Amino acid sequence: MIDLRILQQQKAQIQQNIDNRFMNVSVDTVIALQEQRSTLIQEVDALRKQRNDNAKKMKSRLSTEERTALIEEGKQLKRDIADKEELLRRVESSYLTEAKRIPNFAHPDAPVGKEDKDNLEIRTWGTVPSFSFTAKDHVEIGQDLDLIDFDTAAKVSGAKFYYLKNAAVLLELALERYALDILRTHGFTLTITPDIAKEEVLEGIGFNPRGTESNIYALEGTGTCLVGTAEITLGGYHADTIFSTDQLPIRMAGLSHCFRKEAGAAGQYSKGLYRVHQFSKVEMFVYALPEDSDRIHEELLGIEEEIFQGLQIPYRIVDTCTGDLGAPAYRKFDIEAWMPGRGDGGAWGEVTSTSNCTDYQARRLQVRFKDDQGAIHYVHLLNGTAIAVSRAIVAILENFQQEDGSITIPAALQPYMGMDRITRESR
RNA sequence: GGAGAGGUGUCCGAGUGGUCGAAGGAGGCGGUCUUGAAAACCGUUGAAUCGCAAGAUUCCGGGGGUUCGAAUCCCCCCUUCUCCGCCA
Repeated sequence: MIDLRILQQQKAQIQQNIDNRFMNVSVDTVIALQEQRSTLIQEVDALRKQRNDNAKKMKSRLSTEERTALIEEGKQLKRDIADKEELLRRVESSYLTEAKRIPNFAHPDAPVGKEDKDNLEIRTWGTVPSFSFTAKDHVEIGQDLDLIDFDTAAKVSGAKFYYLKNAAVLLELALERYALDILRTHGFTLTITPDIAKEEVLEGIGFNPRGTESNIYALEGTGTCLVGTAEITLGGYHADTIFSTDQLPIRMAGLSHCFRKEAGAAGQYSKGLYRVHQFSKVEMFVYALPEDSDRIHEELLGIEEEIFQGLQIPYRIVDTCTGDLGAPAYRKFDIEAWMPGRGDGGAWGEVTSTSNCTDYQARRLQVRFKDDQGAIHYVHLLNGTAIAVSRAIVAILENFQQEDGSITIPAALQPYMGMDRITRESR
């Protein structure tokens, strides 16, 4: 949520930002509700004051008539307050519902555009491999080497699930450990998080836990959901906290499963492991002072690059356009790895994403800090993918495939894998 | 899952339905004293909302209820601890 106290003064700017993001929210509507709410609060407060004053009068010794009169007055006040409060509740509720839909501001340098083709390529790294044979996609490779079994998973769990088998299991664990070791050198506190979180935490981070368009699995009757990312549990970790400046920044890394409904996502760009209902991910999360957040955002991107450079996977970086940012993000950088089996003859596919959400999530989660003057402000929250394992596996299998059908393992992973090559025999 | 005991401010901890945003400690901050420090003493020390402001309202795990008035009484839920059961 943005700071609602600036709605009136910065109305035009906020509405412009909403339009740049191609969202449908009316600032005027929110302001009208805000004014109604303010009036009602003043009225309720005035009535409550009358009630308190009335009650105070009865602390002393009184005649029966006086006391009876006061009690009658108190009863009437009680009814008036209840009525007014009910009205306030309704206005407040629609005010917040509407206000929460206002997206975060966007970084002035974020490209303005509607969809992912408007994203701005910042740089590329590595060399896109050229094969002297016909490259296979990871689905075919996974089948040939008996590494991934989609068919059995479809029978047991449904479409878009998978069994990892044989060396693919070791590959998953190797990637997790590889990423965690790098994060440790960057001062991150390592965690393995719960895979379930309460709806209020989901909402604080900016996810919509309910509704048909939601990408989140809700657990019926529990008020909880399967997490779509450890960003949720890492952001909830310090909810309702007031830090001192010397405690910040706090860098946390979380390994979790991620569950996503992905309703309606189909087509060749979503095939195989690329878009699935469950995968493992190591996520970075930082609680930062506002003045540090842009710098730390670059830092997170740097760590993501370090991880993919270590894996020797060619990639490009894009600066995400306003229409593709998502409500909480102020700025977002994606790493898109080269995937030779994607599309027709290979394509870039998103493997990481790092966002600076400034104070947007912190306001809902009540994560604050006290500055040296004793004033309280919201912290800035940032997140970034260290490794989304399923997509990293796509990139590795497709980029390191050999003519004989085997897969070479990037040097950085070999110690974790205990092998330098996956073959039909050594799987 | 069953039985019992708790959940109060930064922390510990008291609290009779009205005088309680809340005793008393500890810690923090400021001051007196001191060459400096410690000790002692004095003062101060939560957050949110509405309001131009003065100020007002709200918050004692969360949510309901009783009452003119609730930290205090009742109900539900969450959570922590102890014991029993079950279990990887």
